[in-house]
Amino acid sequence: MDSLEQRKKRARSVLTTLMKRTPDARTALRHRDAFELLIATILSAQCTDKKVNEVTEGLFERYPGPAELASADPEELQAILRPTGFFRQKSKSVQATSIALLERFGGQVPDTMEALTSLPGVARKTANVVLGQWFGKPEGVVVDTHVRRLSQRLGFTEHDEPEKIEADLMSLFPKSKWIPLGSVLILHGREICAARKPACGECPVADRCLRMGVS
DNA sequence: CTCCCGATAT
DNA sequence: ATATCAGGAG
Repeated sequence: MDSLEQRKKRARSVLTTLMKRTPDARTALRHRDAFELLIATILSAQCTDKKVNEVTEGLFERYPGPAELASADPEELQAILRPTGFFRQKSKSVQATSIALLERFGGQVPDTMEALTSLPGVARKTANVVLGQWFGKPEGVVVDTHVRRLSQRLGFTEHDEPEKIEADLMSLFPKSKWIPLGSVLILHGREICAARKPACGECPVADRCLRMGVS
């Protein structure tokens, strides 16, 4: 049986190879400050980052900050967010989070997991994005649909629940790698290891993939 | 567990 | 036609 140390070594070699291809991987969500990143990440649920960027451009022009978003007309806000899907839920989350920022955090985005996940529409994944990509203070690993899929294909986890996958990744990788780990897996998942049609011929870690030989 | 939900690729 | 896209709440 593989020991934990062996699995760590193997996992870290995979990340090293992937980082060699995309050393500058980071969020593709367009943002100028923590607030814009937080809102963009809330909107990114089950939606491509490309579509989110198209929407946030107009969104932040119309509502530059939490104060403007907090007092926005719900129907007008929904119309702007519609292309991202789940637009009623997202409108509520975005507006309620803006109000919570004003009422409880002086209009500033907090920099702890506990505070971030207390915001409506913000759970561990969104909090991890903001903590890692803006504050550089990771308290965990971003686990989205790409990270889940690649973690399974690359043998980093056997679980299906994001919380358990995150725990596995946190035990396999040192904290110093948690930020690039999420960014690199997501970029690799988008560009090469796609859900439907993975380009295994172009994959630098195909030799270390559990999926090797499958379709 | 179900529901939220539009846009795009296959 | 269907799967998938930087998930979260009830």
